[in-house]
Amino acid sequence: MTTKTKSTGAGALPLNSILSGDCIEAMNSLPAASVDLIFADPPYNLQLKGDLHRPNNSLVDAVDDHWDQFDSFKAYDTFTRAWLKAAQRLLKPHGAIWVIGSYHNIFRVGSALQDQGYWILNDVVWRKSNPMPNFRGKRFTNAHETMIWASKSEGAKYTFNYEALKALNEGIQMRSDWVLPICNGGERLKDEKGDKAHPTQKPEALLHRVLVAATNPGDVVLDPFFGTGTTGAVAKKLGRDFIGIEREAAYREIAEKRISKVRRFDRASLEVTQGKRAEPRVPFGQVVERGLLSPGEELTSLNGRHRARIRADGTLVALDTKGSIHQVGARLEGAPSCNGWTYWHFRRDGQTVPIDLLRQQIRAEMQS
Amino acid sequence: MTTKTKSTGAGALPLNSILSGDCIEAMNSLPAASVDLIFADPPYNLQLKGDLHRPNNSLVDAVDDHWDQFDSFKAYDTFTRAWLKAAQRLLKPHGAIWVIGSYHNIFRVGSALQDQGYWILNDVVWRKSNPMPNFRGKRFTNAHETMIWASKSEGAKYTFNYEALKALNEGIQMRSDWVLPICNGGERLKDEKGDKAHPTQKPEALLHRVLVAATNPGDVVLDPFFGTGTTGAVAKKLGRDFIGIEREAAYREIAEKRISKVRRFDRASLEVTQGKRAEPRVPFGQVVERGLLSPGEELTSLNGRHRARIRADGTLVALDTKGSIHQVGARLEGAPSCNGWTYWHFRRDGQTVPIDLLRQQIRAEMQS
DNA sequence: CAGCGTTTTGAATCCCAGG
DNA sequence: GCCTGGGATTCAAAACGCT
Repeated sequence: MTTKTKSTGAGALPLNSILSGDCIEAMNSLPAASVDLIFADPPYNLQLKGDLHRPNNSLVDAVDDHWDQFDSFKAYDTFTRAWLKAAQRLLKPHGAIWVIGSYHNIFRVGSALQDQGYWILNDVVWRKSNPMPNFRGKRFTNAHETMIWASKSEGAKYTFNYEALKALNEGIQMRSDWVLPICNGGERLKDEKGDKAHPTQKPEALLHRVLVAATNPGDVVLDPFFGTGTTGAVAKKLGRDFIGIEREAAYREIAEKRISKVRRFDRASLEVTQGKRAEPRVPFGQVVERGLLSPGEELTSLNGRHRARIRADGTLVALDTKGSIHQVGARLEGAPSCNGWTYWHFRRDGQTVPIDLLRQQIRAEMQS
Repeated sequence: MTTKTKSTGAGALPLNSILSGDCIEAMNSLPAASVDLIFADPPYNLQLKGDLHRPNNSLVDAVDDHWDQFDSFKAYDTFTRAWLKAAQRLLKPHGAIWVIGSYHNIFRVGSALQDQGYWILNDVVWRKSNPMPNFRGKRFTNAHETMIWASKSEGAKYTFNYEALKALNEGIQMRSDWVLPICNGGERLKDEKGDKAHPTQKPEALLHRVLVAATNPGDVVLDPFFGTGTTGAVAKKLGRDFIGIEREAAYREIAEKRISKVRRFDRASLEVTQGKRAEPRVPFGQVVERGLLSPGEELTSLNGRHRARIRADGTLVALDTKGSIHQVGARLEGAPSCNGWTYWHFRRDGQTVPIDLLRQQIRAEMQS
């Protein structure tokens, strides 16, 4: 693994390495506003009572590790708010955070995020295709976990590769529920005895989707509960820089070895489908300027109920209102907003077609 | 709609009717420990248009106010904790609550539930098969809502018709993620102008699954945010009694009319698959008493590796252990537990059959 | 090796009636 | 309340093992 540093105003950033020790202290040792994305898989605070056996009498290997033990919700909240505060300081103004959890802890995390001024963008449900069943038949199969995606503050800009996710989802807008298998098979790391190296290793596919959605190549991704380093492995594959923090030396060692074997995807496959947002912006005035439509021509609304006349400056005039194609459409419809490109239509060859056709024509011309 | 009352120690219960006014006051007017299930679809818009009071009880004038974020969460929490407390008082000791919400409010609700001593049993994700797309392409399609299912307190018994839900799911235990379409089409209530009568009408299919899972016929279901009465309509169909609380007269009126048209399913179709736990217990001693097996006869284990001899009191003796059919089986297998009924076999007509066959025979006789 | 049946395992707040 | 003990309870995928 090549460790590089990025110098910032406040100090150097230990890129592509794993810090040891308490995650709050480690985060506080790093310069403020230096990280693009934080992915956090904190302890869930499972409050398991006795043993649980499967119907065949085998014992379920539960998460009873010391790091998941808290005395009370209050203790868990204190811990949560402390690390979330340190995380918030680290984020660049346009940075974002993802936190994963279950019903045991996610409500505490979500409330803390909101209280501390983070702005929730989505909650995303990981629907497990192969969850552990409920063995006693007393509840529903616990078949999902919840991730919260939040920007650093209300109104902050954030990275979202909409079109890339849409492409990942076969051309349909990506939903807030993702179906992915749990991590097992060859991907699941084992110790010398052949037992799982970490009780809660996350699948790389999950991190892949998160990082493709919410970062760009070259971004810095921090994981304060690094574990066996899934975040780092996927970040490296995707050409993102990572910083891991992990308390347990055993996990750090496994993660180091794991990530050193990872090879970065080639640059071409990292290029992500470009969204319409990245396409050149075309003012309606250009349509008029180019003579694709002429001042004085009449447009009709999608529903045929409204008409407006084009003016030379690319604005529209309707019965008692005037303004941009979007503004006039919105006012006529009594709607808060309106996409004028698809709302307004004109006649061509006896057909009624949206003016967006003309924008596409312009963009095609701009490409060549 | 036939309104009946159930008298309790503390007063009468206005069954199958809709109470007006503030839900907290209305709940406090009802007798404690009188309700089996509460289904709540609270407002989640943080600009609550007068529903909210600040901690000092001053009314929040929302719409045009610039809302300080902290103030708004605090006010929402105050409101949430107040109605949850009133709800908890109403629940019978073995009662339970379901609350539905989105990421705007569900973390507040979940934390409040935990803080007030409710015990979360599952979070259930309603995955919408036909969600509203995200028009701006800035986030993931908000394709789900979250329900929290909680018992009144830790360790409390609760109703869960496991087998019925498993049957609903084609023989596989029901998961925590439910795929259901949003409410539209003929089910969606419209006003005179043809607009939707209520902004967040829930699909009856959702309530159907909740009530089948968590109540039995004759149970009392309370909905403190009744709206257009989906909970009441489904409760009536399913032969449960309901109590609705709704402050808006217009919604009450629509709900009354809606529910009056609903017909209860016939009693037979309300019956639901029962688990084996519901069957009467039969001590193995009865098998011996009735002469279906005799003292001295030998039983063999399921895997054929172990043998035991029956004693007159219905206990077994094996090589170096004695006790109940379950205890001896468990010890011989070195297992934490063992179902002796399916473990031990005897010979009949040249076949090796489990002694459970004899229990079934006794149960059949008990029926007639 | 292919094919097929058996065993293993995964973030789990997992029983309850009767004495 | 507490303690005892009967006896009910699992899905999907990978790994393993046998023919």
